[in-house]
Amino acid sequence: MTGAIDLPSQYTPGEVEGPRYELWEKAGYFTADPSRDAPTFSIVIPPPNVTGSLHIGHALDHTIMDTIVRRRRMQGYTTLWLPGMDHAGIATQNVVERELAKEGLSRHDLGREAFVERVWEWKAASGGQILGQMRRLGDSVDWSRERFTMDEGLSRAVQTIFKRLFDDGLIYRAERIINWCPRCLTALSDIEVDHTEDEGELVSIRYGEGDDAIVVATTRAETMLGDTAVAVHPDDPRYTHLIGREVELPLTGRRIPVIADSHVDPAFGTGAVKVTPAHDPNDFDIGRRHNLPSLTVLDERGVVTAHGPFEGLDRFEARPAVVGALREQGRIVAEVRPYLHSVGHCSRCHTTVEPRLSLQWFVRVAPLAKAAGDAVRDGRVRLHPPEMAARYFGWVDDMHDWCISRQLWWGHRIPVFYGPNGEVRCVGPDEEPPAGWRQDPDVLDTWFSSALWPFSTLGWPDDTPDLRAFYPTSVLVTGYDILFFWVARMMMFGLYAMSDRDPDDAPPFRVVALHGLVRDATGKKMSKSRGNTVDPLDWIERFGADATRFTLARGANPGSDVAVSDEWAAGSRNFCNKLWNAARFALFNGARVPRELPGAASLSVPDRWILSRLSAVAAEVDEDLEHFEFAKACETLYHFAWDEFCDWYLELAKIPLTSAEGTAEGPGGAAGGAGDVTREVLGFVLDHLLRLLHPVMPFITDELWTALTGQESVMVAPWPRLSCADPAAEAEMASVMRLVTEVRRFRSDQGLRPGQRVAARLAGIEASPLSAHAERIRFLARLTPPDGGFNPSASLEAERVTVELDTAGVIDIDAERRRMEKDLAAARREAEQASAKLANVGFTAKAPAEVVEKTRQRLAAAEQDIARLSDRLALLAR
RNA sequence: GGGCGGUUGGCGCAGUGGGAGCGCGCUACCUUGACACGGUAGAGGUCACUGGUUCAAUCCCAGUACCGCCCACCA
Repeated sequence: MTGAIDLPSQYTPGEVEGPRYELWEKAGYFTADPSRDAPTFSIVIPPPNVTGSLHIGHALDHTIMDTIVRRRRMQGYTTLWLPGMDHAGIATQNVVERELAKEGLSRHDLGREAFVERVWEWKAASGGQILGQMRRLGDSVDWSRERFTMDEGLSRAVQTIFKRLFDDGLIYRAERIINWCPRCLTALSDIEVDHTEDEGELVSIRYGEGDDAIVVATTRAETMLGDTAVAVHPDDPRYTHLIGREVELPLTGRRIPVIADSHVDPAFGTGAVKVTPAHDPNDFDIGRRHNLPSLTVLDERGVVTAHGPFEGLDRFEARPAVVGALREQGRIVAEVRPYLHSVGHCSRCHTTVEPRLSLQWFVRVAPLAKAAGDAVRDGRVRLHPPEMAARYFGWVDDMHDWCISRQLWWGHRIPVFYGPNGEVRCVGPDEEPPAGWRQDPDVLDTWFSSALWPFSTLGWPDDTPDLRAFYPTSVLVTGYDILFFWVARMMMFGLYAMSDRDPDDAPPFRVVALHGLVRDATGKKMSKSRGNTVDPLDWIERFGADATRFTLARGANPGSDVAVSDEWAAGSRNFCNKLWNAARFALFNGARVPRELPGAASLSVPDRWILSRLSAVAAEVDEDLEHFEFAKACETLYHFAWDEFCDWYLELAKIPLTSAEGTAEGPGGAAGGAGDVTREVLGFVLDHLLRLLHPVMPFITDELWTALTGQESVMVAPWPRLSCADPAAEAEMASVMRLVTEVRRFRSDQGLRPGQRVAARLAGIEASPLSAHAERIRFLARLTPPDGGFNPSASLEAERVTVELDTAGVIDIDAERRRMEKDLAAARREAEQASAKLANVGFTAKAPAEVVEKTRQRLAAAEQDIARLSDRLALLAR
């Protein structure tokens, strides 16, 4: 019985959570031992940025993973949840550069080596805040295996796979149009570019003179300085006469050809396009098809380099300047009109991205993406929910080559060296670069190392015990928003790196479980600018980690978004409190966990009922968790715990627990009797309920479970498997509950005053099958024996209650009549519906027999109601 | 432009070919010895619209409207 009696009447998460987590960690529960003889289960965490802190999206992600992992651990699997962080190249470099800027320094003032050193210092001092916050949430990750994408081992994995790809011809260097951030001065991949609908201007400009004149439309007039052609559609009759001729490019005096290319949409604008191969990806392709020269007119900062009056102007200054100059020459035709179009911005600093021709490294993704698609197509990797596969294929089947070089200093440096005669050599992790050769200055895209995460963290390229035990990982949990960014890339690299394995064991994970985004209470996306964000740490402070987790898990329907607000969290907090008090009650009354359940003969009907329900709930919750139906599992547990266990079973348990025989020896008395059986059933149900709740609500369940059982931790208790189904007890209890509810409703409908007890004669109850429950019914419905005063009576007929009332006394006759008329109308409607249905169903053989039977019963019940209510109304009329 | 999803009580969401559910909110009553972060009883919905399949449609099919998301080299 421990100190449970001292439990306060309200649960205070703050006092429980910290110490509990420490205890778990110290006990080594989180650490996976691959040498143990048990099936394995593994998850790698999507590594959060080293610069990041825990936001509500992580909280959802982590709650789901922790729930999965805790259940598996209880099921006896050797379970690994591997934590770590991403070095987040550009984000981290920006943070440190901003810090330097405060000291009036730039990274160039420090030089590369010192700058990188400085980033490491920053990481040691202020990086990785999120790790501490994960502890607050209760994440049962294996801290002994924590990894960082810039770790020694992970760097080796990066170099190994780079070299392999390079040697296989899957990495190449080429001059291409890439997304360029003129502020960060680096290339960006497509996914590092955010597109927004921006207001621009569509300018129509006349190129050439006289018969050769042709009008083009553009939103980027300044790039015309680099035009090397005008393109029209080959079948466009308006321009066939011009194809192959040259027109003069205004402001430059250069003559450029008019070419035919089917990329041009004749219906758009004038049907003629200026072609600037060095500053537009489409134009670059057109240029390649037609062997056009590429003329770069902007530098890496977006400043005009073309000789002439515009030289030195920023791109955004150059645009109006060019348009002004054209206007002076009378080259602007029609109005310059406002034009809404999609513009790319650097996802890190929001600077408008500039398509830029430059020499970069690329991964040839076609064969890798094919394999990544096939693994899902042939079922080696299952996506959950399966509808997401369409999105996945859409991405994987049409993937551009991946630009992996970044002009940054923080990251994995590209392991390619340049020799004296323009020789190029890729150097593997265990090789020495030739003396005097110069290494490529660029680093790799952060996603390159993230893509290796499921195996680099387990020791690859070495054949380690961890890799053997935990790869492929069991499940990957993540939001559907990064299905493409990250999941597709892990698939490509995992399958490639493990291509020597059995194909079934090559993918990085067997299942991808996708969840939605967290939204506010009205379903809007959370954003700082809207001010509708929820800070999970704030919730943990105010409501507790368990309530925070429960709120998120309860909303986590597969693949769909989760709407949350303080009210939901408060509801979960209340649930925690409910559990707390249920356990407090149980412990105070001497509940204990029996070695085995008392024999069926000594169990009461409520005992059998709650055990039957518990075992059904355990099966249901297990099934739901197996299929990532977290919301359903939470609902089931919530209602079982609150509605059935607390509202009915605990109330009923008060009878034996407080009866003379039960209390004779005080709480926890060792004597036999109904009270002791109840104590054991109570202990048994609470024990199992806490185990079932533990994966979602680890802290409070452990606190209560250890108090109840005196054992070490529910974390290492076995996951429940029960078979106590008892349909007879369930049916009998259903009758009791229905009867009690009827009587309560009667009390409420009559508006009986607080202290006023209903004195009801349960006519016929002794003779009915419910006679055994008379005391329970009296207790729950708060009936007292007839005393001759105000004396309505309830009679019980075949599980249906009819309440006979004495119309004298406190009853408001008019109100009563209105209520009855209403009920009568409802009963008539019901009868009408049921008989209509019988008419439909009754004469065909197509309807299942039980449907017909049920409908008959419905009709009979409704007709009884009608008769009863009609009688009552007639009575009232007198 | 292409693809996907949604439309169920005030709000957020479940759900099923055969009597509409949950949470929060709302109403009334209740300091009943676990809990007012509580208890009891209620009110509230023609399940977006139209047509089809069926004995029977909120559920299956087609179309319409509106909303949302993702992808795309929208000059």
